[in-house]
Amino acid sequence: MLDLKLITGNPEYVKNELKKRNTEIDIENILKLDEERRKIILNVEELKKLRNDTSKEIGIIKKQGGDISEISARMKKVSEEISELDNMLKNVEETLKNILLNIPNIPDETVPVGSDENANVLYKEYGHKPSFDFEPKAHWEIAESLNLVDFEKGATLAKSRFSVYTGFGAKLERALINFMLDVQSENGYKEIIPPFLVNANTMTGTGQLPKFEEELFKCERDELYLIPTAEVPLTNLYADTILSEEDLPIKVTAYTPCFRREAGSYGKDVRGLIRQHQFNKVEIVKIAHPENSMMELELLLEDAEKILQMLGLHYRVMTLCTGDLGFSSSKTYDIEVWLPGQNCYREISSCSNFKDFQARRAGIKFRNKNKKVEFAHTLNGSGLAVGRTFLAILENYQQKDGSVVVPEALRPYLGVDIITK
RNA sequence: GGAGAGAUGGCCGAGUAUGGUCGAAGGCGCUCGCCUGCUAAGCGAGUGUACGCCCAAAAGGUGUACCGAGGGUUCAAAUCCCUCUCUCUCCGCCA
Repeated sequence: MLDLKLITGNPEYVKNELKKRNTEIDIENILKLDEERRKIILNVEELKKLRNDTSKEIGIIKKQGGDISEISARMKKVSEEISELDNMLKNVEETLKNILLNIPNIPDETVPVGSDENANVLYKEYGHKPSFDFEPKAHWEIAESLNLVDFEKGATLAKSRFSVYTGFGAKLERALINFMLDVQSENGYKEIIPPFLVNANTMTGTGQLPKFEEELFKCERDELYLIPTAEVPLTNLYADTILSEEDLPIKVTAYTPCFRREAGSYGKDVRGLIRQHQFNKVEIVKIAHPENSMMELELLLEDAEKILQMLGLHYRVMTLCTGDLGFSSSKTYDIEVWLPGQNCYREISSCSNFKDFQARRAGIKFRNKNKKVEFAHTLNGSGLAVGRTFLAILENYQQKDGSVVVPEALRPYLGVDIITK
């Protein structure tokens, strides 16, 4: 959520910044509503003061045995007026809040301006594309021939875009989860196991609601949503909290399954593990001081990169342009891993600085040097998407004979050097 | 799922029977100052958040709201009534 005062104070600036990300907002309407809001507050608070003062007088008069019928009748009218104004205020504030909750974040000034993903800018690269003396296969072929994943059973048990990991497939997935958690723990993130179901308030805190309800699996009966990422419970761990400055940055990590409806992506990535309704992810989250959140983003990116480096996977990092930025993010780096079986790079991690956008929604604050309360900055990144790491290993470490070599760093976790039939 | 108890400031805890002078006693903690070889103890002062208004602005001042959440009664609600949520205890069921 943007600061209302920022919008009313610099309407042109906000309008232009949002235009960069293809968002038009009705500033006039916001200004009008805010003015109305303040007018009502002024009015109703004056009446409340009158009522408070008079009520005290009534108490005194009554004690002295005086007559209060006339004055209390007068106050009854005042009270009616107050409740009318209170209702008006509530309406205006609700309308305003709904508008604000649907406005995306302002891009950081270092974010390249562009309308879509084609304008994303290469930030850095690691390693090289591996060369093969045979035609590398797509991971779904490898997974099926080695009996690592049963795609049909996933569809049978649930529906399409669900799959079943079997045998060494399941073991490899678990090995990756443990490996990632260990590395991120070493990187200074405190390990957390959060709920996988959260309520609407929590979803609103990080920006999934109200705008992206369509993307979420919901348990109607219990008014709970399956988390689409551990970012949601991890960040909201600090909702409605005033932290002390010394606590910052807070660093937490969690492995969770993630659930996404993938509404509107019919026909996209239908084969393999790329786009699933349920996938595993190790997430890293930071609550940072506003003064160094940009530096923290760089460090967080490095923490995510480290996993790929240790696994010996080639990747590149893209700075997302304004038009490709997620709703809540002010700046995002996507890490894209090389997939030789598909001859392309695919996103395996997304590292973002949300600045005070989520903090304002969720009420994540800290007390600064001057003892003033200030919104903290929130950041997160995948460290990494486990399913996509799994498939990247299959495609990058496949051998001519159909087997898959296990990256060195993973061997202690898996117990074998090579996965064969 | 059944029965009961409870939810008050950073924490503990009074206030709720008899509605008004209660943003809320007292204690602890914390901050600042004093005192003191050091520490402890002691003494003094301060110590919530949000929003509005005043102020060029910071500081500050002032007003409103907030005693789990929402609604109701009343001139007036921490206090009375209703609904909900959460916590605890006991019983049942269960990984």
